[in-house]
This record gives sequence, C-alpha cells and structure tokens, in this order.
Amino acid sequence: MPSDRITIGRFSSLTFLSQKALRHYDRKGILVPGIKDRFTGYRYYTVPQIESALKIKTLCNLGFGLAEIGEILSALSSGDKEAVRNLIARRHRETLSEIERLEKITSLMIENRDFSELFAMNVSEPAIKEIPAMRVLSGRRTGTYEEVCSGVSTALMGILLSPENRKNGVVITGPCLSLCYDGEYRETDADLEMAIPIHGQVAIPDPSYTVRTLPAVKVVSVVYKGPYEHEGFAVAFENAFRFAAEKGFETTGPDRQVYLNNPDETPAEELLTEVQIPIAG
Amino acid sequence: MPSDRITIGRFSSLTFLSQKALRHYDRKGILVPGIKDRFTGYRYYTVPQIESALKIKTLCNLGFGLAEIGEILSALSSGDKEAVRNLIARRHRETLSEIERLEKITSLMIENRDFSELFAMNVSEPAIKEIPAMRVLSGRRTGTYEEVCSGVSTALMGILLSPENRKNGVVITGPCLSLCYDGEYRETDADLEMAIPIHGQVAIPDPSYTVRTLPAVKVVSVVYKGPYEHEGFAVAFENAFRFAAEKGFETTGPDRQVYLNNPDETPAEELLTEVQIPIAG
DNA sequence: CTCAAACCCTGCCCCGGGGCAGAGAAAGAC
DNA sequence: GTCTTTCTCTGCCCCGGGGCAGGGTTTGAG
Repeated sequence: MPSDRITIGRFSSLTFLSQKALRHYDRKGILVPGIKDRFTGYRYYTVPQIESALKIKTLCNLGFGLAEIGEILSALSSGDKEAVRNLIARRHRETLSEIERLEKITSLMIENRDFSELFAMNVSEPAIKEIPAMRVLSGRRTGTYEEVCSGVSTALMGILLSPENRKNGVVITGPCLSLCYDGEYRETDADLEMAIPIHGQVAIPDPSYTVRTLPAVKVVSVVYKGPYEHEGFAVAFENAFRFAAEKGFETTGPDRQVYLNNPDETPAEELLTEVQIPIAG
Repeated sequence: MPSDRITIGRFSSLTFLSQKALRHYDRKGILVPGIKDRFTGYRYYTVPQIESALKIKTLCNLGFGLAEIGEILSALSSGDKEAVRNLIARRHRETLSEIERLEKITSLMIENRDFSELFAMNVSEPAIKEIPAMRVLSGRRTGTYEEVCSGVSTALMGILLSPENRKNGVVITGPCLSLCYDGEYRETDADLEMAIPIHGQVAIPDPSYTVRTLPAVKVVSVVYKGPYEHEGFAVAFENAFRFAAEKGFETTGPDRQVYLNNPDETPAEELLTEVQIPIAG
C-alpha cells in the first residue's frame, strides 16, 4: 500500500531530484519531509509531497533561486496571485538580459575565433571610476605631444630629485600623468599639462612649474597597451567615448592619460597607459 | 615613479577586479602578486601584471572557469595555440547550448504568463529511469480499464490480507501497478495485468492469480496528477512518447502505470499516477 | 535468526566570489 | 614624532548543490 512513508531514495527516483538536493530543501524549509525519525534522522516523504517536489523542480529549472521558490510557494498557498506574477515577470526580464549577455559573448567569440586577436587586444573594456583629488607638481606648455611630454616630465623629475627637495622628504606618490586641454587631437600646438603626484613641501626654482591640487573627478577609464602613438590612443579614446555615449554620460574635460610605466625601462610595445575621460555627474 | 609596488586597492581600481577576486586568484595561483611581504602578508602587484589581470578579466567575462583560465594562460605562454583554440571552441558550444536552454525557459514563461497554467500543470517532465526487478502477486484479465483495475486489485488485496497470509508474514512492499499489453488504448477488451509488489510466501486460493517476478526495465517516466480518466493519461503518454522519440529511444512494452495513492482515500483530482514506458537499451 | 547488502545519516571540501568582522599596517596631517 | 584615518590582512557564512568519507539502519535472503 502507499504507506506514505516514502524513503528519500524512492522519493528521489520519483521526482528526479537528487537526495542531496532534497536534504538541502529540508534544511532550507522549502520541502520538509512529512515524517522524520527523531532517533535515526531518517526522512520519510508522503505522496502529496510529490506534487510539491515537482513544482519546486519546475521552478528550479526556470532559474528561480531557493529563496524565491519559497516566496512563490507561500504566495501560492495564500492565493496571492499578484506577487507570483511579479516574481515571474522579474525572472523573465532577468532571463532575457542574461540571454542578451550570452549572445554578446558568443558573437565576441566568433569574431575572435582566431584568438590571437582576442589576446593581442590592446585596449581594455571601458568602465566608470571615481578619481580622488591629488596634489601634483605640474607644468603646462604648448607644442607637439612628444616635445611637451618628455620635456616637461624631465624638468619635473629634475626638480623633485634635487638635493634640497630630497632632503625635505618630498615623495612621489603615483605615476606620471598628462592632461589635455584641447577638445581634439592636435598634431602641433597641443595644450598639455604634465603632472606628477607628490607629497611634501617642494622648492620650485622655476615659477612656470607649480604645485596644485587636481580636482576629484568621475571618469571613463580605459587601459591601452602599446607605444605612445596617436593611432593606438585613438582606439582607446574612441572606445571610451562610445561607452560614455551608450551609458548616456556627458563627457567633460580635460582628458587625462596616466603613464603606468617608465618608457626608459620598458619596450614600447609593452607600455601601459590609462586613458581617463571625465564625465559630468 | 611607477615603483612596481602597486597595492591591491590601486590594482583593483586599475583592473576593475575586486580585491576579493584578486585574493582568490592569488590563492588559486592564477595571478600571484609580484611581491608579497612575508611579515604583513601585504600583496604588491607590478605594472606588467595589469595586462595579465585584464586577460583574466576578459576570460571571466567570456564565462570561463578559473581552472580553464589557468590552462589558457599557460597554453598561451607555451605557445600552444591549438589547445587554446579548442578551449575557446568548447566554451562557444557550451554558451550556445546555454542560450538555447534559456530561450526555452523564456518561451515557457511567456506562454505561462498567467502562471495558473504553469502550476495547474498536471504532468511532470519526462525522464529516464531504471526500474529494478520486483516480485509481485498479479492477475491478468480482459475488459474495460475500470472493471479490471478495481476488480483484480480488490481480489489481490483480499488474498494478501487473508488470515493465513498475514500469519505467514506476507508484506506489501510498494504501490499497486498495472501493465497494459495492448499497443494502444482500447475502450473495451483491454488486456491488463494488475500487480502488487510483495515479500514472502503467498498462499493463493485461485490459480488465475500468480506470483511472478517482473523484469528489470529502463523506462521513460512521467508523473500525472488527476482522476483516472483516459484524457488525462493520454497527455502523459503523449509527452513520454515524444520525449522518447526526441532522445532516439525505441519504446517497447508493456507500459506500466504505478498508482501512488489509494483512490478510496484521496479525492480524484489529487490522485498521482506514474506512467512508465519501457525502452530498449 | 543471522548476516550481508543496500540504504541513509552527518559532515567536510569544491565552485566564484560578495559581505562582514576584527585586527594589524601604512600613510597623511600636525 | 604622534595620532588618526585609510588600507589591508585573515577568517567565517552565503549561494545550490556534487562528491566523498565514515558510521548507523533497514531490509532481503538464506
């Protein structure tokens, strides 16, 4: 006779839920066996619980978490159709966005079937980041990128490494960066500021270099790998601007480039630069 | 200057990997910080590790597990393009099948937007199962379903509950079932065997009932909820046959129905029946 | 009735991290 | 040089179970 003392093994093979899963549901209170032997701990299920188990299995297959399944089951028994409908609608939305994500992934994998492109990839995914304010020693000049960058950074390093400043405990606290005050790329006559984050009181022999505090900004950040050439940076900037546009952010200025390693010590192909484009909000 | 002693916090904000994830990768050996203070345990990363981190992040976003990422990275550094290509191809296949699964789910959720159908669902998903051999007391008759089922099961119960058999320690070891020897549904003149799993030596007053051992079989199993009516069972059978066809299994016979609860004690709407269709292989 | 096989129990480690606690270390301000 | 803030460390619990170990229970066969 159906003695309503179904052991976990039989119950498992009836419902196609693993014993492990059944014990888990018991602990979570989602599906507690009708009878539980106090002394041996054996679980015995009843026939009507088969139906509950099948419901749980259906919901699991639909991708609900156990907490949600608990909610749905109790909402069902209390007749709250509205709540259940909302939960299902939410799950549906989440599933759709998951599909969208996976489709992006597959198309990426197809395009980069020859993975050499995938890993020769020299620009990281854009992302939003908050940059805190920082105190820098900087100098602003006009000229070609190369002239200004190398000229000014050499001068700044010269100041910071002077005996006086070293003695005063001046310390460089981060990688060198540049700020670009032109709205667009200019081959010549670019308006650039080179800056080095510092700590301490700096003695400055030449008043055209100053210590100031760069404001905190929210930026779109992209890391670029490769030589300091316009073509490479252009791709990074393009990605960053596209990302900002997609997310509906208004880009402001000035753009920053953080030079993560020392061009004197690193082969040009291996150089890493972080491009930061400030955004409003 | 970029002193190649990047703390985990800076490294995290450069790579957009959480500190937690970075510590995890360290423990897994996927991305071990260049320097690790023996006494304080502080992790310090180097600039070239930024690139590794970005690769790892890309692979994570593509859905690779950490173990696979480890394999890919080492295959990359050893130049084994073939291995990497295989791993990517596999991931691509898996992603596609995942998308397929999710799409089935969404269409299910749309169809059952009014979830009342979803839970009024009276047939479970079909699945494959092995049924062990079992010793039964059975009787085979021809007639309508109702006549044979109720008549024979009453007679079998009468035999098993007789004073002599009770005294001999005969025990019922499972729910009652029927075997159908017709290839299709027959309103009348159906060829049916009713069986009750037992243990012990049974005294049988009427030789038209016998004790025999049903063979072990592999079946497609479906649980059906509802009254003992042809319309209900038909849906269950249909699902089971469709499932077998999709999976390429050849169905054999005889079909079995396991009556999980007692129709005298349970309302007809709540009755549970397991339909089992034997398959070859 | 006994004995072995089958069954069931709990508890631990695993995925890929998120979240939180408490404690020690580094860095900035004075 | 001190003090406070900020950073970083480890370790535990969480998801939804799968897999395995070691030990008690039930059952079926003789």
